[in-house]
Amino acid sequence: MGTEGDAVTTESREAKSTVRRPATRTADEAYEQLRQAIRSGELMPNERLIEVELAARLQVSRAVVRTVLVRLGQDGLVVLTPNRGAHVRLVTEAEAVEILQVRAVLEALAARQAAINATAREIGGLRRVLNRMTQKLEQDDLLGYSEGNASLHKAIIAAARHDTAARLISGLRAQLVRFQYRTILVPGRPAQSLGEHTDIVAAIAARDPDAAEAAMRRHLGQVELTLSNTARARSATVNPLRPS
Amino acid sequence: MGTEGDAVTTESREAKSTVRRPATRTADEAYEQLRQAIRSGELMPNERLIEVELAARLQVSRAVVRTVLVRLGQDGLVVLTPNRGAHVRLVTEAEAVEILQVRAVLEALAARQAAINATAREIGGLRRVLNRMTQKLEQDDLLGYSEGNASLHKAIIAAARHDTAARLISGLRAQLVRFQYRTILVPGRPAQSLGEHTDIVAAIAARDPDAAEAAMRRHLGQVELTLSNTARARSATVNPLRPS
DNA sequence: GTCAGCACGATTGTAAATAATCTTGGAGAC
DNA sequence: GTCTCCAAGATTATTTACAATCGTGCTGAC
Repeated sequence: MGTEGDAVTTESREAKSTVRRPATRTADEAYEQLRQAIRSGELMPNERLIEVELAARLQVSRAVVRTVLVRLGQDGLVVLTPNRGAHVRLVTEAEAVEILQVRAVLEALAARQAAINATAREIGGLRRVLNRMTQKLEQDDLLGYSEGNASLHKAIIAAARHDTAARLISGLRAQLVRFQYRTILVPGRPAQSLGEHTDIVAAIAARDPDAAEAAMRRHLGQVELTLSNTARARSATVNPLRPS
Repeated sequence: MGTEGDAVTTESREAKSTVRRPATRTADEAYEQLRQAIRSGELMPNERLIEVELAARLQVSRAVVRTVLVRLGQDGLVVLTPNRGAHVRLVTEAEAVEILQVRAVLEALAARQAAINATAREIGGLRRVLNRMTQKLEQDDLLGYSEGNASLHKAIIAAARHDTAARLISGLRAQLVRFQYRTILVPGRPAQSLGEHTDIVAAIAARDPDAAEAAMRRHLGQVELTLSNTARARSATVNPLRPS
């Protein structure tokens, strides 16, 4: 599964000295590393993040850990409670729906821009990813399909050339880890999903911004709907105090 | 001009002890204060932010200043360059257009949600603000109109009950200080703007989500267009190496 | 047996000191 | 005169130590 996170903030001043960057490098690395750990689910929601432990784990000083936590707090991945430290933020299902709604309009914007700005080469790339997804689905490889899904969205955003949207989307995606594989497991959903993606790519390839935007909205609207439904189903089976 | 910023991050743990909160309070206050200083234009773009100066100005320790800068860096208001400190971020006109595009789709989402979720009381409030804007415009009070404009957008977002969108919009708005009053100065623009706002409020009052979303998009689309035009006009008069 | 109060360990928050880095200005070579 | 090199000042980065706070488990009164 591709990385997908962005460092962005500290205005990556890399590339120059090919060999050493003792301090700054590690700070950004630590940020990426921790962010990734949260995204991958390695650090569970509500898990307490103790500064000295993280310092040991990431091989950096406590001060660095502190600024990393502040950054992650600022983009909503952890919550910092005064005098009581940092916890991995648990996003509720209601919040997940909100986030998906925002992602929907942002990625729709990205799709629109992609239809305008994508190079022929990039469109070829989109088609290739789509083909791969089709194959994976035929092989009932849901995990592979899911990875293709992520790649496709990523490629569309890259083709859009819209840094602002890209940055925000990346931030939102990170918060949805917990729900990552939920919709794809709904019977019939993968086939439907593939169709939606096909529409999106077709619209971009046809250089039709309106259609691309609409297709992307339709797609993420379906995801939202599916998610709400599974959420409802869950609460219906879990909430009622289990009969003795 | 109303505040409009959100603290959000440190999970405001206020309300309890009515009198003192020596530490944490000041940290968040400092963040808000500096943020406000940037938003208000008091701190100019590209201005260098020296830690000890800010520490003196905000009456906090240098360590606090540091975390405040990290937070502001994370939400794109300042850029932090390793070993060279923090500067107020200058957003170019191209970036401003990007930001406006994103704001457009997000506020359109907010308008949609407002059409669904607004209380009767809130709709009354929207109407009242709109009336005030009309009056200000009749009096050629552009500044007053501009304030009303901000209030209206804020009220719509509040009525939408969509924390995720609200948070992101607030972050984006903060970056557009430099362009705040540019469009409203274009001849004929204020009257046009008022009409657009009227449409938005009407759609929300009619509880028509699609219309509300469309109206808001139309509105911010116009703002974007106007901004691009003034940008082009400017570069046409400024760029060409001035004739000797 | 339960609960208030308290002391201890663990953790976070703040401050100060030191190290590293950048910027600036000038001295000297050519 | 201009350029390179170097040193001093300014600023940021990191470490360290210390203070404040929270959570927990124990003691003892009722």
